[in-house]
Amino acid sequence: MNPDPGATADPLAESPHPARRARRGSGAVTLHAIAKLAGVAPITASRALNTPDQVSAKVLQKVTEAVASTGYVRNHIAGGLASTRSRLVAAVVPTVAGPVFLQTVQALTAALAEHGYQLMLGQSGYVDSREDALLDAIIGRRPDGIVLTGILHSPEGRKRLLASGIPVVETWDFTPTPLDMLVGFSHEDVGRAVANYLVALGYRRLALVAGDDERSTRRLHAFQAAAHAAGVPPVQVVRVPAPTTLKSGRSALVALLAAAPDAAPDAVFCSSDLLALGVMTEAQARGISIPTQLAVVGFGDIEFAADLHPALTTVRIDGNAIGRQAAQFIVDRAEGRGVALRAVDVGFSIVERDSA
Amino acid sequence: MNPDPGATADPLAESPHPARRARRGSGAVTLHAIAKLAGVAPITASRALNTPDQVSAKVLQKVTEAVASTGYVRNHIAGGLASTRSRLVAAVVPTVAGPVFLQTVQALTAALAEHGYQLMLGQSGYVDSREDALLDAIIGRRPDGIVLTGILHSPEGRKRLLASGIPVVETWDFTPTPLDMLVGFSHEDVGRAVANYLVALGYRRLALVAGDDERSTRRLHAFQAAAHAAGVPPVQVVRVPAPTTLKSGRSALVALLAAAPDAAPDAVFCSSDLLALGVMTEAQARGISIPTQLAVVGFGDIEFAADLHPALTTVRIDGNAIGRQAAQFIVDRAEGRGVALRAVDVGFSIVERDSA
DNA sequence: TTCTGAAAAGGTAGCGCTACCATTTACATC
DNA sequence: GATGTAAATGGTAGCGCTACCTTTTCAGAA
Repeated sequence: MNPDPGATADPLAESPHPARRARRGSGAVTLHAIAKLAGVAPITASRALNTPDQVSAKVLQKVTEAVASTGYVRNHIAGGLASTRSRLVAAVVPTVAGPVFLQTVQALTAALAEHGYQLMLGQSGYVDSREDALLDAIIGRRPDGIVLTGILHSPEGRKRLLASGIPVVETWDFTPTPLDMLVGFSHEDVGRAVANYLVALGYRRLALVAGDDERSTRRLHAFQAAAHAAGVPPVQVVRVPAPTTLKSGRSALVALLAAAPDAAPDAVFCSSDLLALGVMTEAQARGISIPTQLAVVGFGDIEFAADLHPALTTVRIDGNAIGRQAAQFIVDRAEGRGVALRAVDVGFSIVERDSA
Repeated sequence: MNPDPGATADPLAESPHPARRARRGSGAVTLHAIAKLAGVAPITASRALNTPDQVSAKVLQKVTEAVASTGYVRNHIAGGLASTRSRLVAAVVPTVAGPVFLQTVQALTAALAEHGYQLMLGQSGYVDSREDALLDAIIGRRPDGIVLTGILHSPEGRKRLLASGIPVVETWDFTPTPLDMLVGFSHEDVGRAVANYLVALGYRRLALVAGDDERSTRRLHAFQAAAHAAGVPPVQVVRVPAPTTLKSGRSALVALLAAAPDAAPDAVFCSSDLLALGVMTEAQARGISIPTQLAVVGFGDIEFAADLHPALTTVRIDGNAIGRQAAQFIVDRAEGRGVALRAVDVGFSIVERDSA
């Protein structure tokens, strides 16, 4: 550590009796030390900590005391190697900076913690290139499960995941071809439902502001199809780059207004609440009244959607439920319990408030 | 070495000497297999992967080929046990659901990934009780570093952390008594600066809406002191529970207005941008014009602050820089490089926009 | 050629824990 | 008391990797 021996002794006899220093290990208290202190075998101490009901009260107490007196903290790294169970779960999100998956990550973290698992976070970004490296980094840690939020782009990545044999839960979507387990909802259904909802309210000149990611695109297509089926004029569409922002919401409305000065839309479905807030902000800045002149529907039911003025009508996804269910899937698998059903549709709901 | 003679000899003698099935291990490709394939010793294969420049080009190529052909992924759990370096870094946040620390977590995750480290996420919640359990869970994974965002409540927890010997970076604050390393800024300075800024703009009836967490309190006190020093009337204060929300911002403004119907404040400093958005929303709903009738200053410079209407004047903290610097500190420590300075003040700035 | 010394490769021995069995003890039953 | 069964405990042997050291290789120098 300190390269300079300091003001101590004779620089000649630096090492009194030679070599063989064997500086290894962390120096921390080990389970063996606990066992010795408690007067039991290491394996018994291990059981006292992991499966206390398999151990006599006397032993349990002695071990507990030894732990308390030494401040021992078990080494999960070693335990994980021996048991091939790391009690680590990886979550992959495009980015934590966006508000979309936060609830899911939070619920996931909390639910896993309750079962003694810890979450590892990986950001795939919106570029494919880093994804493979990320996957390697994750698999290298031998997590007991992987939760994917947002799409996994590369087929190569899918192959590696499958080959690793690690349980995988895909979330926030409902594909017919899941990798392994699945917790989500149908984006097509959302698009359809919102279109029908707006048409039922009497809106005719529908518009759509959508991020350029794959899920938004699927909502978009379903929305268009449903609108068409309802006999409404073609839907005006503005695409914005993902991740979506308030700013792109504002410019989207500008674009919408500029594109059809004669026939401005009377309702717009935004692919995120932030986008919707942007549209509302721009509308307010231009004196466009909501919902009288323009109805706005968001997606996500962000925490503050209900408290906006006007309160935002939006599509609510229960991100908490997704996180909890994903955790349940993985814990069940890890504990060797068979998972009866491997796909859960958490559905969605249109929360009717004041903006549409 | 290999208990099973392979496809070579006599199929009769399937198990030359009996039982001993030892069904253990993951069954995945190991480094030993790679080494055998490449025709080198395991330790050499290890070097080829970890320190490629210590190995001849020929060996490197053979190992690389073996890895590619088998789909080998190194086992960091085993490596971590042997080297006492897990290449895991833990981050503790009150909750990931709030927008405050997200940028920091994102930058941290990204910066760590570049160096081959992975982030473990822990949520301390806003209750002390779970903190100790969380700390145990974290220390048990033997991370190479711990990044704390938001305060660590219990003294017991501080003691455990210290005892673990794991490098710790505290962030988003600048205390005179850091646990270990520190990246942040002075909340007192922020409070002072904003008060002086508002007074300089000519506002006299100052108000403050603050979360009931410790940092907000320190900003509050400094704000009050500076306002007092500037000879301005006493600051009207509304406390709201942490985590702060848009909704509490709205009710805070209601409370502010009700408390002094005769002398409504002309400027309000909010302890988060979300709170500020709430105040602005309520003001808009009541036809109070911003900043003419009421100036609003936020804290955090949330991503969309600039795009609100009116654009929000706020205090900008470089959460990215905090995350990057924290990662740097920890990586430096982990690689054995001495960290010259152990505390970095990233400062803050008041971003003047239209709301004040 | 022999010697030198660095670079490259290998051997050995764990890291701290738990799976897998074998053994011992406790206690009810015959 | 002998016996059987279950509960509690212990011994052994790794999990897959790397630290630490020794040995080999192979330039270039003497």
